[in-house]
This record gives sequence, C-alpha cells and structure tokens, in this order.
Amino acid sequence: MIAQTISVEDYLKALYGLGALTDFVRPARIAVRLSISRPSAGAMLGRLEEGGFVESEKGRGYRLTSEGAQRALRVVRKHRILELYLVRVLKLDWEAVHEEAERLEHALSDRVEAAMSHALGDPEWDPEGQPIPTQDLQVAVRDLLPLGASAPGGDFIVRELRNEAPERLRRFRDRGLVPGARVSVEEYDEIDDLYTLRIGRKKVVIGTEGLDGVFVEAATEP
Amino acid sequence: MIAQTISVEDYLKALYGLGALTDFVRPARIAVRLSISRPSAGAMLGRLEEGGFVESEKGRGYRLTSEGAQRALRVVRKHRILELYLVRVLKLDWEAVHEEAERLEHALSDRVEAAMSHALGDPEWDPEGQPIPTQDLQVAVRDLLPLGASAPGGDFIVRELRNEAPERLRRFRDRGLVPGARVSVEEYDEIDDLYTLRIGRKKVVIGTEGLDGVFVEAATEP
DNA sequence: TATGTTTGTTAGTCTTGGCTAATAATCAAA
DNA sequence: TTTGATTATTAGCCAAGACTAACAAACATA
Repeated sequence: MIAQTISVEDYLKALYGLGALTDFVRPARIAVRLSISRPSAGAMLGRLEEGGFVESEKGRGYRLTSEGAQRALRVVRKHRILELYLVRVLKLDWEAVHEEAERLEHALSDRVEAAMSHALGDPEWDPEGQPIPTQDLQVAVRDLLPLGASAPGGDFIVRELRNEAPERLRRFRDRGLVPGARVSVEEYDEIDDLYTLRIGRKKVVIGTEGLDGVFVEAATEP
Repeated sequence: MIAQTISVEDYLKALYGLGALTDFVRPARIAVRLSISRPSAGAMLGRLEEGGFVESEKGRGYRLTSEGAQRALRVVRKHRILELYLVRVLKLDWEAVHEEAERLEHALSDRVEAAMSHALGDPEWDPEGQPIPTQDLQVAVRDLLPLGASAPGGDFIVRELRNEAPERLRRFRDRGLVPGARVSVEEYDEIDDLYTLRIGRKKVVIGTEGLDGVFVEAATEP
C-alpha cells in the first residue's frame, strides 16, 4: 500500500485544488502546482492510483476517488482551521498564516483539529474567505465570479481570495480587498488593462494581474 | 551540510534527553531510545558530527556541540510549550498531549511558538513538571530525587514526571502523583519491593517499577 | 499538411534514512 | 587470563521521492 506521508497529502490537496473532485487533471498541471518535475508527478500519481486514491482515464488524466477526496478534504479542513486559529486566536499576521498552516496541517491530529474548531465556534470560512469543510467533510458551494473579469458598473462584495503568495495577500489587504469588502468597478481601460475600483471610499487602479484570485459576489443592496 | 529534518531533530532531542549536553553518550543508547538499529544510529551520528552538531571521543561516544545543544533545546522548548498549550488552552487530556506534541514540534515555527508561549504567560514548567527552556534557551536546574529510591519516613513534593508512556502517565494521574502533590513514604517492604505512600489523604501501594520517572523534592513545611 | 509546442514515459541517478548479517573491538566477570 | 556479553563497524540492501536527459505521442496552428 501507500503511506499517508506529507508528500502524499500534498498531492491530494493539490489535486483537490485543481478540481480533481469532478474533473480529470493531467500530471503536467500537478507538476507545475507542486514545483516538481513531470516524471516525478507521473510516478507519484501512479502510486496514488495503486493505492486507490485516484483513478485515471487514458488521455484525460487523473481524478480523485471518494477515498482520495476524503483524505484531501481532511487536509484542507486542517489547513483552513489552522489558518483561522492562527489569525484569530494567536494573532498572527494574516499574510503569514498560509505558510504556517502549510507545515502544521500534516502534523495536526483529528483530535487537535476538533479542539481548535470548537474553540473557534466551528467556523465556516477561513481568513481568505474559503469554505472550511465540515467535520463530515461537506464543503459549502457558492457561485462567485473573478473580479478581474467583470464589466464596469458592477457593485460587488469580496468573498474569497484564492491566492497563496504572502506578498500578493499583503497587497490585497493593503488595498482593502478582504472578504466582506464592498467593491465597485468604476472603469476599465481595455488598452492598458487597468481597472479603476472603488473599495470602501478609496479609489484604486489595478491591472487584471493584480486581481488574480479575487472572487466576488454581486451586491444586492447598496 | 545536513538538513534540519524531523529525523535530525529527533536525534538531537534524544541526545539531550540522555544527557549529551555534558556527558558522552554511546550510539547503542540512542538506538534503544529511538527504537532504531545500532548501525542506523551510528550512521546518523556520523552525519551529525559532519554537520557540527555533535562531537565524539574515540571510545566514549558523542556529545552535543553548542550548535547541537541550541537546536535540541529549541525543539524541547517547542515540545513543552505545545504540551502545556494543548492541556491548558485546548483542554486535551493530560496523557495525550505528549504524543501530539511529538509530531507538532517539528512543524512549529519560532513565530507560532512565541505566540503560544505568550498566550500562556511565558510559563516555566510543562504539564509533567519539566522545565521549559526560555526564549534564549536557558533551562532551570533543580535538585530532584527519584521517589523510587527514597527511604521511608520522608515527606516530599512531586515535581517532575520523566516518563512518556501515556498509560503510565494515566496511572500517575489516577493515583494523584502529579506535580505539586504531597507524598510521604510510610513504609518500604524490601522483600516484595513495595512502597506504601500517602498521597494527599489516600494510601497507595506501589513497586519501584511503578514509580519510574517520578521525581520529588523534600518538603520543608507540612 | 508540415511544423512546432506541449505532454507523457523511460531509463538511469541521487539522497535520506532505514534494515540485516557478519565481523571486530571492548569490557566485565569467572 | 580466558570466556562471554556488549558494543561498534562494515558491507550490502531497500524504499520513497525527487532529479535529468532523451524520446515518443498528441495537439495546434500556420
């Protein structure tokens, strides 16, 4: 069989992150996501298939089995609970916690996970606005749109930041792009690819690049 | 060079635990302590010496260098802070936390360690009564004696439990043998090797075996 | 259709950290 | 001093998880 190593957990998490719950994902994408060579990714996916965590289809790639999804979600849950715990209880910097959680998640038992979750009041969202899988691994689904692809005139609420780089997260925070913030797209300059946003009462000009990973929901009420 | 892997941290911690701060420790003892074969222990100690974490003397064994001691104490500090945090803040069972800390210690950054320590009021002792190395890695020294080697008639205070097995710790707790408890040795039956102790107001009969790791201080005042 | 790019796969290596079996060196006790 | 037990060391092996280099298949596009 295949052991539940840190490496295996990282692969499963990456697969989940790339949508392998429902879609087939090809080794090359995993390789990029994990900064690993293609042959290494291929070999590991082979082992994961042996172990029953993923299944493959000839030219389409790999998909998580329910066993694999289970394991992946368990790790995702630990990660997100850790992030929230570190921010809210231990007062760590918002931008720092992703990195910390990345290491701790592999060492956190279900027992400690449960204790932290309980201390937080069994929260639903992590500091980046991502859903925390429940104890029995259900994940809340929302219909969000990328802010970097919305037409001018829209009025939105920031819901989720799907971006892991601490520098990028710091930029988001500095600009007020945090979950719950109200944003309206005032203008889009197609030639220079620049959005003019109103965030709260500040005006900010950002390119599509700088909005990568910001997901929003249409605001219903002003 | 040699990397700061989990394995390396475990060796350094084991060395510290066996007194390699001051004394030379031979590979065979490390092997037993870590449940590892002697050749493996020998090889790793060689690597640790290469890396400057330990120094050896021909037939005497290995001793931590100041670099090695530093690393070892850092891990010990993380371990003990984690134990206390898990017990006091997250309300985990006293007997369970050693095992949890054993895994988490390797993933805990200095930053999170500091935050936990601060949340606990920078404590001096862990739940088993062992000293927590300070931020700058100073360790409090006390003069304790093993309860299992004391003459009848003595009046003591339990200070430290140097025993990691959860079942053993549970026995200690059930019998009231926890740090701070008052114990007097009422009788010692040499033939059957049985101590009759008064712990608080309970009378308990235990053999030397059952007292392994219980360290006490002579009580000055009743 | 021909060409260039992206993919997957093979083969061969490396490092870490383990293992056993066997031999050599030490130490303690008869 | 010899014997027996404990140690250390050597040699050879294994598995996980990574790597590069090379090639083959697939896809896309001029």
